[in-house]
Order: sequence, then C-alpha cells, then structure tokens
Amino acid sequence: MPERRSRKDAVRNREAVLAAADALFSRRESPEDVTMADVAAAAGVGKGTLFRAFGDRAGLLRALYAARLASMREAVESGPPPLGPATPPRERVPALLDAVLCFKLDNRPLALALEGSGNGSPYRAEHYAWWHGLLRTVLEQIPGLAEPGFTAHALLAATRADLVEHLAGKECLSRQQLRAQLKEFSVRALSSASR
Amino acid sequence: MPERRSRKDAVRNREAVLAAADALFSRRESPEDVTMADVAAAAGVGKGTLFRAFGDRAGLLRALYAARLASMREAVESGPPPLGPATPPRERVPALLDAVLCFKLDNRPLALALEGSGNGSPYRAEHYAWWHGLLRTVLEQIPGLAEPGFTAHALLAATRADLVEHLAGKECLSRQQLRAQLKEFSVRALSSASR
DNA sequence: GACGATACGGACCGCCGGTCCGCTTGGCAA
DNA sequence: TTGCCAAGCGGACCGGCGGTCCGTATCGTC
Repeated sequence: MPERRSRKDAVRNREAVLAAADALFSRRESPEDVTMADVAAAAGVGKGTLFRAFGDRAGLLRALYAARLASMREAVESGPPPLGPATPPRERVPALLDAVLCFKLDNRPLALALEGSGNGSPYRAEHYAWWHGLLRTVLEQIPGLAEPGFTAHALLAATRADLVEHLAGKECLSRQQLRAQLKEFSVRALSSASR
Repeated sequence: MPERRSRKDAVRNREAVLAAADALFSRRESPEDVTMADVAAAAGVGKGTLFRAFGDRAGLLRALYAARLASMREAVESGPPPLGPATPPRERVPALLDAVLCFKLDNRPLALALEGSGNGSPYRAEHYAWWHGLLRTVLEQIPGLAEPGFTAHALLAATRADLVEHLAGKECLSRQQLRAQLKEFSVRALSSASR
C-alpha cells in the first residue's frame, strides 16, 4: 500500500485554498456570504480544483477547522496542566470547556459556518467526537457522577457556536464574563457528585 | 388603527398551508427536503400565496412551531404543577426542561428545521426568548444561584434539536433514558446552590 | 351590478453548491 | 532531451431552491 503521493502543484493549490478560505472567513462577518466561488477566486484557482481537493463545502470547513484546532489538540493530549492529562479531573473539565469556548470566540465565523452548515448535524463531525470522547473519559474519573456521556454532551452544548455568538453579540457579554459564567456553570454541574 | 381584517379566502389558504406543511414535516424524514414548492403544491396553492402569507421559509416554520407550542405554553403559564406557576422552582426547572425535551422529541423534523434554518440563529426566535425568559425568572427564585441568565441558556442548550436527534437516532437512546438523563443533569446543575 | 382593493398563482429570476470535460502540466522512463 | 500519459486544472454549465412579479381572478361593499 504505497500511499499514493499527490502531485506537488496539487498540494500547493490545496494550501492556497486553505489560506484563502482562512482569510475570507476571518474577514467577512457572516459565514453565509463566503461562497465556494469566492474562495476559489481568492485562491486564484478554479472551482473544480477546490472541489477536487475538499469534496464539498463541509469538507473545506472541516479541513480548516482541523488545521486551526491542531495546536490545541496537542496541548490537550500532551501539554502541561491545566489542559494536559496530568490535571485532576475536577479541574480539567472546566479548563477543557474554557479552551473550547476561547477557541470558538477566536474563530467565530468559522465555527458558526461549520456548526450551521445546513445538511449534516455538527454531531457527526469527527472533531466533535474527539471532544466528546475526551470529556467523557475525564468525567468518568469523577466518582459518583452518573451518565458521563450525556453530561459531556450537555456541557459541550453550552459552548455551541451560535449561542456564543448570541451572548457575545446580542447580549454584549465580554470574553471575561462569558468565561467566568461558563466556569461557574461547569463547576456547579460537577459539584454535587460524591462530595 | 382599525386592525385591517384579512379576506376570508386568505385565512382559508393560510390554514391550508399550515396544515399541509404540518403534514409534510411530520412525514418526510429530513426537513431539508421539504421545499416551499412542495408545501404550496400540497396545500393546493401558488407559491406567491405561500410567501405572501408567511414572508419566507423561516416565517412559515415559526408559525408552525408556535401553533404546535400553544397548548404547552398555556400549560406552563396557567396550568397545574409540575409545569404551572404554582410549582416550587427546584421542581419546576426540571419539569420545564422535560417538557421542552418531549416537545422536541414529538416534533423532531420541525424543530430541526427551525433551529437549523441556515440564516438566522435560533436565538433570535421569539419562542426561544420566551423559554429563556421564563426559565431565567424561575432560576432567579432559587437562592444562591449565580448567573441565572447564562444558566438558563446552558440548560436549554442541552435540549437542542440536533443534539436530541443525535442522541435518539445515532446513539439509540430511548425517550425514557433521555428524559432521565436530562433530569439528572438539570437537578445536578442546581443542587449545590444554597443547600 | 359595478368597481376598487385584495389576494392568487405560476412563470420567472438570481444565486449557489456541485459536476463535467477538453486542455495543461508534472513526473517518469527510455 | 524527448515523449508519453496519468493527474490535475478551470470555468462553463447544470439542477434546484428561495424568493419576486405582475396579469388575472375574487372578495366584499355601495
């Protein structure tokens, strides 16, 4: 299985598209009005190339998301506390949620585009499965906490991109306030278990 | 301001559309493949009539949703415990969330369509504002519970239509399991406050 | 019965995600 | 260096959707 190599113009174009899309989603306010044609044009590439490289719109979004998420994934999987695996569960859960929140705040249009992409639910994306699996295993280490699977879903739901957008935009909460309130909530959701 | 009456063929058509849409969203599995043209055809009405009556797709969905929600609204605002206003806050919160959950389970395609309607976030819809306002005022009556506004959002987020869909569909949780887990979660989220 | 306001309906529009296919280019072998 | 062909390119094209427009039909009133 020799793992067929891509031609190098293909990888160059792939990078160009990724960079262009990254820039567009950062600049434009609403993710809705970044079209595939826009991205292709901004990357100096034909639409065919774009779709060949990423399959469809959701594929592009996922690739972008994954790229931006990479550093945090590493920090979570093998970094120092409070995010890394050496942290005691009761502290790590709020830290993880805080990280998710901050990530979504820093990547609002992209997160919005990905979660809101009409067709498939956000729950099928592999990055969600990763977050959920991780959070669940951490929750499982807290004695007396029933239903870690559901709890993980429910806690992550509090960081949904459109909710964050609503709170930060319409209700004018600052980053600090949001983080504090989410922390408060997550701690409370864990506090009664096996005290 | 004499509150201009509608012509009666107009109201008849409006009802027909509502009924047709109701049926379509119940029958078809994915809300995505119920188009406006489908609804118009099923109602025996032109597209122009449909759009005149409801403005746009989101308007139709909201109208449908509101109609189905009416009975529950009444039960919440002036019904008997555990949903009605006479219930003590600590019991009413889980009851309210359970009601939301059951409603979404009973109206999966519609809820999915409304929350997932690409353009505007679900948080701008007036029915969400109503749920949130209600839940917040109930939470405010629980002493020692900080940030009732955020808590209300976070708890409601655990009942998001696509999450419910995922849990009921992909993870194969039964109605009973879902309700039990949500109840467990909501109780825990309240439990530590001023015991 | 007549007449203005209101509503009807379906042809039509613009847009967007996604496909297709004739042309170009990279990479390998002779 | 040359020749060859698979891999890749790109933009014209397509199907379908939400939404609009306007000539026609209907309502309701005088």
